[in-house]
Amino acid sequence: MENQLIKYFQKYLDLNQEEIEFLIENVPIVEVRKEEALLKEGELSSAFYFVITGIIRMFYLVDGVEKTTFFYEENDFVSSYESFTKQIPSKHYLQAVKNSSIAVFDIQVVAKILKRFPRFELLSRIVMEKELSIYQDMISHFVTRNATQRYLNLVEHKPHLLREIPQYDIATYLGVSPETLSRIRRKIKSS
Amino acid sequence: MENQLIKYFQKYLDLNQEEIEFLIENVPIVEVRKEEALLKEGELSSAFYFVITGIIRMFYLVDGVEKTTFFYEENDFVSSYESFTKQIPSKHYLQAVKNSSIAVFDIQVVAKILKRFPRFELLSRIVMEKELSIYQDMISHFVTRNATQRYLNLVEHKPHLLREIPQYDIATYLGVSPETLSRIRRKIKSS
DNA sequence: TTGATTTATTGACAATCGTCAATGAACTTA
DNA sequence: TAAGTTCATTGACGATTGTCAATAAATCAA
Repeated sequence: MENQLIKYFQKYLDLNQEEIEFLIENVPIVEVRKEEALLKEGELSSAFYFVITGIIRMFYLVDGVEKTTFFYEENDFVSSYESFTKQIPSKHYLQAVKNSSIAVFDIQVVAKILKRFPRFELLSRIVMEKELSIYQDMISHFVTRNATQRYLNLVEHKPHLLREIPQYDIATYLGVSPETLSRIRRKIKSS
Repeated sequence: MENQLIKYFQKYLDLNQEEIEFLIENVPIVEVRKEEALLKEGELSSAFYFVITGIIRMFYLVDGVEKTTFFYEENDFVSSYESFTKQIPSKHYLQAVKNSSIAVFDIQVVAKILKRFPRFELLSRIVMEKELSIYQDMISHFVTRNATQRYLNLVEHKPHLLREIPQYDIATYLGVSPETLSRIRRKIKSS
């Protein structure tokens, strides 16, 4: 399992033995059970994560209702950037949708990695560029498409999420209520 | 004007003379007139930008209507990440809201900078972390707040944008029609 | 300053969406 | 299997929003 992370990194950088060993020693893999939290509102984020298997959901708690903003899957990096980089209390929760295997990059470890192996900066740049591209796309979807179109986009590009995640979480992720999503689905079927 | 970019970088990295000269020589400052485009839909993004003065608007063209997704201001980096990093046609436009002074980081120049001064990777990481934090926040606003709340947030945090930008662009940025924003404003006044 | 153009507001109406409550379906657990 | 729990669907209704058209206000250019 560990080497899935290494494998991912190797796509962009030819790691040497020293680097690989350092990663294996300093980046633990933890098993997170369904519903378990990696980060809660108000906590300082002390790490970012890499999803080896499973799904991590990011959400906000608004008036007692969980509003999902993102699903992180296999080979995705997960971070509450504001809390992690500024070391301020997190506004969101990170929670496992199902039992997941997660690589934990502690903030101290990250500093050590970057100090000892500066070329890892390249990796973080690549990872972040990817993420920025995804977020820009996501924001554009909110501004340019209605809920039905956003749902159809999900059906087309991430059908597995629809199988693994309760519909009420998909609904808030699309920015609508669960009832509205249910009606959107009915309308699509009948057309 | 050039040294505003240098000054920004100096906040994070103590640049030496060689680095400063390299930047001055290789990162031109261009004057962009109001309404002028830095990037159009369908084009390959060959550069990213740094706003020295002015405002750059990012938008999509949907059924003939411009849907704004972002306003970049002084000291902001501007990039269509997908087009720039993957070198594929851009989905969005980048256009000056008013006459602006823009530093242009050509893709070739960026490669040269990073090769010659690897510690600039650190800078790109810091810039991107900031941006990711902003985008995460923005997505959360779409999911957790209604249009009125998003408008009030703008009034509180970016009042200058409301003075400089036509209301119909603010409207699509908030994800509503210009008429709806007008009514939101009336409602707020009367309360 | 005046006229032309652009931008913002308002009204009317239809479409969409959120909320609350009830029902039905699916999944758990004993 | 049966009962309990969670999740998805549906109906009713009110609130919000989009659209189209008209008007008012603001901006720009001659």
